[in-house]
Amino acid sequence: MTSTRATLSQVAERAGVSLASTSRALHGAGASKAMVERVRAAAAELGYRPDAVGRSLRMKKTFQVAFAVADIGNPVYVEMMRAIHGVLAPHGYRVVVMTTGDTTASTADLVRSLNSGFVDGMVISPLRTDDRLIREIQQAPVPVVVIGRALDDHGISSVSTDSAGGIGAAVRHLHETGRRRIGFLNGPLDTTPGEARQRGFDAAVLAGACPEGSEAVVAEDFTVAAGLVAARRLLAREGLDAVVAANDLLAIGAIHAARELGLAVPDDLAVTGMDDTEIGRVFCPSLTSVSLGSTERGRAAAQLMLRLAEDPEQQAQQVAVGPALIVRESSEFTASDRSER
Amino acid sequence: MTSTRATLSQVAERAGVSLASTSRALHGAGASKAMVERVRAAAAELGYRPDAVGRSLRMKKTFQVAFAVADIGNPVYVEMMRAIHGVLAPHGYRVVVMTTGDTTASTADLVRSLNSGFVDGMVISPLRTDDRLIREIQQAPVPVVVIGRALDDHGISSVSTDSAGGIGAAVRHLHETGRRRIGFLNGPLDTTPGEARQRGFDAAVLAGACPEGSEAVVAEDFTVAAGLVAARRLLAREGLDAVVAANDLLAIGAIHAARELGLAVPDDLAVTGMDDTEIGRVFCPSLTSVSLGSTERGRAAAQLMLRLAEDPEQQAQQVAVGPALIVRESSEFTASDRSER
DNA sequence: GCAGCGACTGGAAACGATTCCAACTGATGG
DNA sequence: CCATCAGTTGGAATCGTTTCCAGTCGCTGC
Repeated sequence: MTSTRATLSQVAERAGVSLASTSRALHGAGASKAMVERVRAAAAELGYRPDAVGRSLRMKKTFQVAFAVADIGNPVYVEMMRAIHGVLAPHGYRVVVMTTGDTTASTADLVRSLNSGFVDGMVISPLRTDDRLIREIQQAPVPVVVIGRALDDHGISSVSTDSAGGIGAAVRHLHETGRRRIGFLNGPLDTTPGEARQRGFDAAVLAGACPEGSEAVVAEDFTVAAGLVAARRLLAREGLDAVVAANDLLAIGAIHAARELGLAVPDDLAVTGMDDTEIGRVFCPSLTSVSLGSTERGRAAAQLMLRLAEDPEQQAQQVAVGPALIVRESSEFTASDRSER
Repeated sequence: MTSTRATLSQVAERAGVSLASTSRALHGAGASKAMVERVRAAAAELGYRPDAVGRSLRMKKTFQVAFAVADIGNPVYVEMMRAIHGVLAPHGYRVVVMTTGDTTASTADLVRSLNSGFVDGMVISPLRTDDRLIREIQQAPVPVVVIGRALDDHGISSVSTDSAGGIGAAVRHLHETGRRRIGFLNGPLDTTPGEARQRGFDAAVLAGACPEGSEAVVAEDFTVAAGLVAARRLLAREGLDAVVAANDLLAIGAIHAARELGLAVPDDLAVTGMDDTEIGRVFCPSLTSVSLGSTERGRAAAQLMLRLAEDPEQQAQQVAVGPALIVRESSEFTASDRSER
């Protein structure tokens, strides 16, 4: 459990050469063949591995990147993290997970903590944004990439998606497949996604995608439990034949609420989600969902980060990932189903 | 995007005192009231934050702990990670996520990489174990806590659970509720969980929990897709009235296969899973599952780690977390259901 | 009045690596 | 035969922090 690590000077001593030569020999440049061989041998005998901390101090580079979100258990963030790790690890970067906390203040504090210099950059997906947070990001001593909201105007690198447009696509899909009265089940409006999705729904309604009216409720949280509670309220309204939920978990809550009322999904009620999560894919019925490309966004953010970390003079850059509607059972119906109504 | 960070010597200069005093004043011990005030003021003016790397080098402590698993997207590991982060973060430790790769060789390499000294310890949950891996863990320069298999005899700290016993509990539950012919849907047998769960099933059968016989198949992986494929094979056997799956994802695959055959769950076929994941809890029907206490195991591992990190002389220690059967819809049936058969 | 003591302070040495710079080695070319 | 030069090498500085070790200062108690 406790072997002791060899240092570079021990390798140097064993090889009988100077510290400087040892470093060069191991690192590659500017050493004779004989020297390299000799040092390599000594290093191997001692089982030498360079110390990450010493090296970081000297090189002013930690080879670590932080990934910060409100809740590392959220499937969407998990997917992003996996993608980010997948991109960064092969380049020798480690990923440090951090939580932003619920408020913009705690998020801003987290960004400020970058002043401790423990990472070369941070990928962050804040639930909410405010001026102080933006300022902290701009003043951060290392590059920060924001996932979730386009911040081009502030000179901040970001990876965004069009979740408003995604909701619009879901509403149009329901309209086109014959649904007439659509309910919207959203999460908290004071979050970036909640606000955008509401905007998307309102726009779709204005555009006439709900000929026979619409209803909207707001759940306390983006979870199944909160979705169930809010969906009960929503389904109490008369004549809804479809529910657009702001994410997959809320959609599943809605399906549970529908079952309680004896409504069949999708025959009596179509339901769509958003985020295209595993949980929705395997659900029964499988869930129609708007993919916001979590994996793709994570990957894009990581690639941006990589560029910024390798070359700090890089300009801030923005990437947009488009939404994609994936139709599955929860919003399908056969012609016969429809005609029975 | 690029403000420059202040160093301790800049603070010292600004305060007009020595480096040593500055450090002491900020860190607390052995400085006069006046000194503390003076230095604090200078530090505040400069927005000083101590450099994590410099401090790590000197203190030989990184305040980082690695969490290593084969797949950071797996819900069970996500739950563990959340718990670990929850315990460690309040104590000032950062969590670095790493992947072990599929093989014991790559896992052992990862453990060996601890020689680079970038973390104060590692919590690892290897899918498979072999002698080399155990040796590497024993020789690691920092404490390692293993989640998944009791390794007391090797002087390694571990957090284990009794998944064999958990399978036994599931089988007995099905037996007691009237099921007579039980199928077992397992994952790869060359993994630690696969092996243990098979052992648990075989033992239960031997103990007479399947009066009218049993069947077992092995899926290629612990996933829904693999579970579906394997469950089709399993359900082709005659007269099964229950399936015990080695985890929740396989169980959901089994339910899909049952649906294909027109079998109702739980009326025609009871299904149980393992791990008590969110996905199983919200599934329809909600999934009876054996909880192995992922959160609890993660928390226990983190607490162990904390002790070991604070005091390297600590003895290796083992913790066992018991399984708990959580009965939900997928294995319920009413008396009437049964009598109809 | 002075020895002794305790509370503070500053200089300097770590920690482990990389890299600048000067010095040394042969070899080459004039 | 000597000046030059490329190729290597070692000494020393550096990154930012903590902490050991003297040294200073002002008090107290005799």
